[in-house]
Amino acid sequence: MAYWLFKSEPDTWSWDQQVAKGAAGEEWGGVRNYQARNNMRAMKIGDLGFFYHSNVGKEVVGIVEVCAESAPDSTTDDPRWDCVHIRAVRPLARPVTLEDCKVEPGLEKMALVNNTRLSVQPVTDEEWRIVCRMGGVEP
DNA sequence: GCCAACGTTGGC
DNA sequence: GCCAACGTTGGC
Repeated sequence: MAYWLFKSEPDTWSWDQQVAKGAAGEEWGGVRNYQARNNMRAMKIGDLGFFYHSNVGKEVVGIVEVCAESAPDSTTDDPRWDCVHIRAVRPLARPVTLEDCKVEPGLEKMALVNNTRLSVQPVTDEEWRIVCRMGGVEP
């Protein structure tokens, strides 16, 4: 079981919209970055991820689950790009902001802090536990 | 709205 | 294969 982090600008695709898709989930399409794509290719069904609002909020707001493994991205005909599907699992009791992560011991190496432009990131087991604790939810 | 960081493209 | 130009992301 691996952990991940998905970034989205809430003006484009928000947590509320993700929740509205329910258990069926939604294609995480539109990613045009090789590193992000490779991360999605490494995902398995049942992997969990944080849902992060970039630009507006700048905070982790919920937990999602991978519900379909990487497949061609329907938003393009370019065969280079594929993506997974994710579904909302539960919101954090308390959103965890980027600022919180920057000052939290143990999160210094988190991609969210160091590699701000990567839109789909791996999260370590330890980082997962820390952010869940900060967010007031069970890991 | 600005700009730094970074990724991609294309000329050579 | 190098690198300058350009476009995009995302924090501030």
